[in-house]
Amino acid sequence: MSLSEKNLAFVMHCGEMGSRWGFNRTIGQMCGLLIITKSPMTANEIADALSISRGNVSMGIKELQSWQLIRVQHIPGDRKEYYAPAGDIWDMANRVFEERKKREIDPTLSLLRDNLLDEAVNEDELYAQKQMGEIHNLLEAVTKWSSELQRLTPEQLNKLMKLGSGIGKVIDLKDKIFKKDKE
Amino acid sequence: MSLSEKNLAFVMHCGEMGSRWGFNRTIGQMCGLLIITKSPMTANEIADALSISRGNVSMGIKELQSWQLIRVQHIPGDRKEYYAPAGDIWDMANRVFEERKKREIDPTLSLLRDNLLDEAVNEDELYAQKQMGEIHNLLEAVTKWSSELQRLTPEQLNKLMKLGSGIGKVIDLKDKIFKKDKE
DNA sequence: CATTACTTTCTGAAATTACTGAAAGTTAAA
DNA sequence: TTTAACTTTCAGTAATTTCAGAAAGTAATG
Repeated sequence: MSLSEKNLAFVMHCGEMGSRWGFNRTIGQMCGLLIITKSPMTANEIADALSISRGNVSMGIKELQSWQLIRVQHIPGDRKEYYAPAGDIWDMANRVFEERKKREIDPTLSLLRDNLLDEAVNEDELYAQKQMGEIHNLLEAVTKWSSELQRLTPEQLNKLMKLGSGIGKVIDLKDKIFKKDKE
Repeated sequence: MSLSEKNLAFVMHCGEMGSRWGFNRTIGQMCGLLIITKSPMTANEIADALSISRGNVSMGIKELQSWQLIRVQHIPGDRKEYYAPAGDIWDMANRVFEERKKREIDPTLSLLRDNLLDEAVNEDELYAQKQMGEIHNLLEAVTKWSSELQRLTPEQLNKLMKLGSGIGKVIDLKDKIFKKDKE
C-alpha cells in the first residue's frame, strides 16, 4: 500500500529536514512515515514505502529507538516486529529537545566547568575565562529553565504557551506582589 | 602568538561541537577562537592559529557573517580586516537560536500550512492531516513563544530565568487574579 | 535438529561535504 | 597607471557520511 502524493511529500520533507533535526535523511523519512501512518509498520513495509534497503531500515530503527521516538509492537501469532511512534507529537518533540540538549549543550557545559576550575595563568587566559564563564552561565540557565518546563503540568504549560505577550506583564506582576520577599 | 593549552582545548571543543550547532568544524573553531580572543584578529592570524588554509578562513568568515556572529573592524593605516564577535555571548546565542529556527522550523511550518489547506481525500490522508495539524500547532506555539521572549527587556528576561520552579506558581497566580477576564 | 522467518551487522561503494592551494579579483597607495 | 597588499573564488582532492546488499545472527516451529 503506497503513500498518497501529499503524504509522500510530507515524508520526503521530513527526510530533507532530517539532518537539521539531528539525524540523517533516511531516519527523518522513517520518522515522518511512522507519524502519519495510523497502523504500526513492519521493517519491510518501511523499506518498501521508502524504497530503501532492509539493512538501512534496521539501522534507522536502532537510531530512532535510541532517541526513544519509536516503540515496538507485537501482533499475536505474527513473528514480525511492528513499529509505531512512542507517544504523541508533544512527547516526541520533547524527546528530541532533550536528546539534543544532551548532545549540544551538556558536553560543552562539562568542558567549561573543568576549565573554569583552574586558575588563569596569564592575561589571555583571564579574558578567555571571563568569556567562558559567560557561556557557562548561559548554558546553565538554559538547562535549568528547560528542566523547569519539564516539571510543569501539561495544563500549566498550555497556559504559559497561550500567555504570549502577557508574559512580560505577569513577570512584573509577580515582582510587585512579592517585592517584600527580596532583601 | 599561539594559544595556551587550555584555550586551545576550548577552541578544539568548539570545532567538535560545530556540526551539532549548525555549522562545520572549522567554523566552530573560528567562532570559539574569536570569542576567547580579546583583540580582533586578521584572517591570516586565524589561519595560523588554527592551522588551516587562508581560503578556508575566508569561507568561514562569510558563513559567520551570514549568521551575524562576527563583524569587521578596521585599524587606521592598516588595510587588513580585523574580525571580532558581534555582540556579547547572549547576543550570539540569540542569533544562533533565531537562525536555527529559520532553518529547522520555518520550512516545515510552511509545508504544513500548505498541506493543511487541501481537504483530505481518504482515510489515510485524514489521519495524516490530524497528525500534521498537531505538529503545526506545536511549531506555531514554539515560534510565537520565541518571538515573545525576544520582545522582553533583558531585565524581564533575567527575572524570568531566575524564576525557576516558581514559574508554575506564577501561572496559577495570574490565573486566579484574572479569572474574571475569561468568559 | 533442521528449517523457516525474521533481524542485525558489516563491507565496500556512492554520495556528500569540507578543505587546500592556486588563480583571479579588489582596493589603496605610490 | 602600476604595484603591492590584501581578499575571494574555485577546481580538484581528501575526508566523512550514508547506503545497499550480502553474510551472519536469532529464535520459533515442526
